[in-house]
Amino acid sequence: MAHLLQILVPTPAHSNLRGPLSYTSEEALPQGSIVKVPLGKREVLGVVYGEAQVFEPESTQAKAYNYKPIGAHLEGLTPLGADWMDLVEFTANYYQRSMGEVAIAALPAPLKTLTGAQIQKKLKKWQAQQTQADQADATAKESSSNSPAAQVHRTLSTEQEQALQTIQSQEGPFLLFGSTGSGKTEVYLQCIEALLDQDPQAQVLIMVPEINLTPQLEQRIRERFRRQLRPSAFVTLHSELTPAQRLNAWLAAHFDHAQIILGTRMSIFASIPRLKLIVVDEEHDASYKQQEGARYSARDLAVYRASITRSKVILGSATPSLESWYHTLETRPSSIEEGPAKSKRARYLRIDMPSRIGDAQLPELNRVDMNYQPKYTLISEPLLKAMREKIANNEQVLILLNRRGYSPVLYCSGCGWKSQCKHCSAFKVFHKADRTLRCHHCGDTQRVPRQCPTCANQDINMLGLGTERLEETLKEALSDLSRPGQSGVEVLRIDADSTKTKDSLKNQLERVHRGEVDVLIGTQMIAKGHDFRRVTLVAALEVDSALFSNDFRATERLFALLMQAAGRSGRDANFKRDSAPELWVQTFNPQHPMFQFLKTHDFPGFAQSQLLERQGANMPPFCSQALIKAESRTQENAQRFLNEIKALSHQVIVGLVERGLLASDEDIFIYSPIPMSMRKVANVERAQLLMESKSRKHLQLFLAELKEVMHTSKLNATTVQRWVIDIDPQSL
DNA sequence: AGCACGCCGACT
DNA sequence: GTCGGCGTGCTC
Repeated sequence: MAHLLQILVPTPAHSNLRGPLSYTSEEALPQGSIVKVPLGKREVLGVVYGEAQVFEPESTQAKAYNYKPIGAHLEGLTPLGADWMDLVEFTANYYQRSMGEVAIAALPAPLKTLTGAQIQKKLKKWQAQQTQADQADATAKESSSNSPAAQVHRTLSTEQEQALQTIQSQEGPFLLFGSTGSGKTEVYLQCIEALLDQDPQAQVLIMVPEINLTPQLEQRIRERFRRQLRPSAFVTLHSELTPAQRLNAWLAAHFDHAQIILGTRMSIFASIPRLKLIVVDEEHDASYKQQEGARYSARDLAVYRASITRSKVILGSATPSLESWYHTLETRPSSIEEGPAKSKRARYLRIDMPSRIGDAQLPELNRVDMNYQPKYTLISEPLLKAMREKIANNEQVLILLNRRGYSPVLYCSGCGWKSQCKHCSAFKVFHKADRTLRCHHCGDTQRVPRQCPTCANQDINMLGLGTERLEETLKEALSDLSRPGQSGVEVLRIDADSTKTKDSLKNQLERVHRGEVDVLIGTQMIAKGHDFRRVTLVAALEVDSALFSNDFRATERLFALLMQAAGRSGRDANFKRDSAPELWVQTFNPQHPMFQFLKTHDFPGFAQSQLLERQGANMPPFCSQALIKAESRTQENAQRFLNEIKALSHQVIVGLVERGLLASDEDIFIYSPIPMSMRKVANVERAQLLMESKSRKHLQLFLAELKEVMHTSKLNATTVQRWVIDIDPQSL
């Protein structure tokens, strides 16, 4: 008997084919079955959605559509679970994409590119390998059981012990708020250990912002569970794997051979049938937000996935996102319009681990008021002096400067010419190493001019400081210094320019770890994750722009960065040093309230002050936002398109109010189109339209309706090259 | 999104 | 006379 199947196929949300498509099939395949289906001239991957219906060829539907039969059924793959389907559906609805797009994007590439027959072959091979691995595992286990019981008893701090107990006895979600060095990782590992003891079949997902920044975590997990798990029970899942590796890891999770899956944001969509625990490490990190396609937040989806699978979820951070922090407040400040604060039960359970392990100290903050330094000072005297002391003491110094190149702008004092990029609303950056002017946005590169291009003035000035120049300046300023047992002072710069070649980042980091480097200069990439044990001084330069940015999250991000950077220093409690660790900041605004909280390492205080500010200005997390971004040849066209959307939005809102779906037309607020902060990139003008609502539900309802109306109405989208919708944008 | 069809400019 | 630009339209 023939059946009709609903199949999710990779079609975008704004095409005519949004929902699942129907195909005929002899077999009534269950939901989650993976198939190949014809779509136009090509064959695409599809996932069966819902229950099969009996096919009635005489029905009007069947006559209208002339349903095609499915192609290959990938029988070797067990169907994807109901919870996976639920996650896909939720994601598609919440982020305004089609289910098919989300579902297929979540599956490993070889399933898409290979033919059905090729996949079946690969699966057979994989299964054979798996049997081999099992045998290898068995022998490994045997030999390890012969060796003396190496059950290491790790002593936990009281805080860690309590954290563990709370996680085991409560439901969560948990926000593990632990300062750097407080041993959060150990808590995760103990949770996993206990879970696997209790349920040897359980699967765990651990998410990290970027896998290459935490190679030591991978090692640590592998070592740790060597005895408890088969060696092949640990896999990593991230975008740097080859397609074949990714397929293997995906299959391992899908067939529940893999019990610990360590991955980046994409791993939230892995098929993990026996999922029992999700850990989101550094939950505040911006890389959890996908920036193309369905712009999902893997952290938010982790919380959702945990709720539908009844798994526990631990969000960990020393500087949680204000959203997560807000969810831990017992009585969340309610909006001003709503009147007095209502008492609400906290959504997340917060677990505090304020102490650092051992006697590792938190650094002391030193602010250098650049208003009192000579004009154009790059590195102030007091900072330089402090650095020299540390180096002479055989300690390491880390300097953060978030700007690559030698000088961010060239400037002619004669006519006022600046090194503006012709294609972008940005300046070209002077790179001394290869004597070029480079645009960091479109990549356009030219030789650095010997004289001013407009007035031929020979006297071209450099404005501002980049990492290259900092490196040069410091090498010079420290050239007279030598440290015990070494010849000169070793200064190393790590940024995107110095790490272009394969393994160069790894090699440079190893040099730092081996202690060959006295001064490490770098962009944000060195602030994350790395454990530089002998660092006792961390300095951040040029931080002021973040304090007065148009993006209301800039201060939050800077605070997190500085706290994280501070955490790099003084980590090694055993390292004998004569002086306390120090955090230095050069700023023109030393009075900024943020520094008060930084000085006392007071994240709760900072969060509280930020939340009050956000509440007063009615910003997230006190409202939900969506951003529509448009790209066009001209700014005018981009904005015209967004203005059409704005007009359409008002119609939609009125309609929703009339239908009683929205309480009032003030439920949703539509701003006016404005140029994006990077207004032009590679000759493309960009504009954005912000929409917000007190109610996340209402905003979602509105957006779904707007999408529908945009689809049916003839929106003049031809003047616009591209447009995207970003739900919960993390930068404005 | 792909991929086709389809109608107007510079090349063998 | 053909190759190829990307505008419009369709895919169960």
